[in-house]
Amino acid sequence: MGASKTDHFTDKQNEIAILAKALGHPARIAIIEYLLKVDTCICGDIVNELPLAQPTVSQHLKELKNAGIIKGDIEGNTICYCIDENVMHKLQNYFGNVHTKIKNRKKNCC
Amino acid sequence: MGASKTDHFTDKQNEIAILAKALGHPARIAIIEYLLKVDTCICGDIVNELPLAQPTVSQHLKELKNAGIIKGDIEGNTICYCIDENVMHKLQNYFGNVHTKIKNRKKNCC
DNA sequence: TTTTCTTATCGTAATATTGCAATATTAAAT
DNA sequence: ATTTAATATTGCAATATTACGATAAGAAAA
Repeated sequence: MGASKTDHFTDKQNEIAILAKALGHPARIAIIEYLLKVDTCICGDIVNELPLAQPTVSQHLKELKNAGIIKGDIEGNTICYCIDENVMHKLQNYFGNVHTKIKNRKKNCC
Repeated sequence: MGASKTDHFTDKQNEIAILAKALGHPARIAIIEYLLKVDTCICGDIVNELPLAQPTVSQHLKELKNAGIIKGDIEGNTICYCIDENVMHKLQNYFGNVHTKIKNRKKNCC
């Protein structure tokens, strides 16, 4: 097939999976890290920072936006992108929760 | 193409992307959550817990294992799978770091 | 040893992703 | 109005992913 059976899983599971999937590419991680580095939202020079052609970068930005990881507003002939704080908090919490539960696991075998 | 240009990004970026990608499917999130729920490593009944055929589940387990998210040991005719604590800690730290940096962002615009 | 039970692998079809050239769009600058 | 400068979209080729039926492999039980 190639398509996920999203309707068989919980909303929360799908939500985390969508976020993780969007971050599942080094170019998109690099975009996030660049946004952190410049410490602002204005980022018209993101294409020059990545070893990818402009349409490819644009596509990655679109995927990050679709997943809700970055927000973008039109501002003249440049776009203002920035990371959604809530999403990152959500991911931190989720994996923190998983980590804590594993640490407190009763029966270990591996 | 279809293949990522992994060699153009840093090891750290690729590492996080590989982990995120492996978690980028609701079935694999469901597997992680099931492993947490049973609070142990032995998990021979994972197929019955998921709305997917046995070969599909096996394939998802393999991907989680390849990414280093779960570890598995053969134990008779069943497999003993469990979540790697370090990986979850790594993800928590990574997203926690991103979140903190965004919170302390000087110039906000979105 | 044959059956049974469980997980892995193979093969394959349907769909998704990745990447980029070409082109479109949009708004500021001239 | 035309040029310029930036991002978005389209179209397409190469590859990856997802899912599952069929089958294999392995060990325990009969």
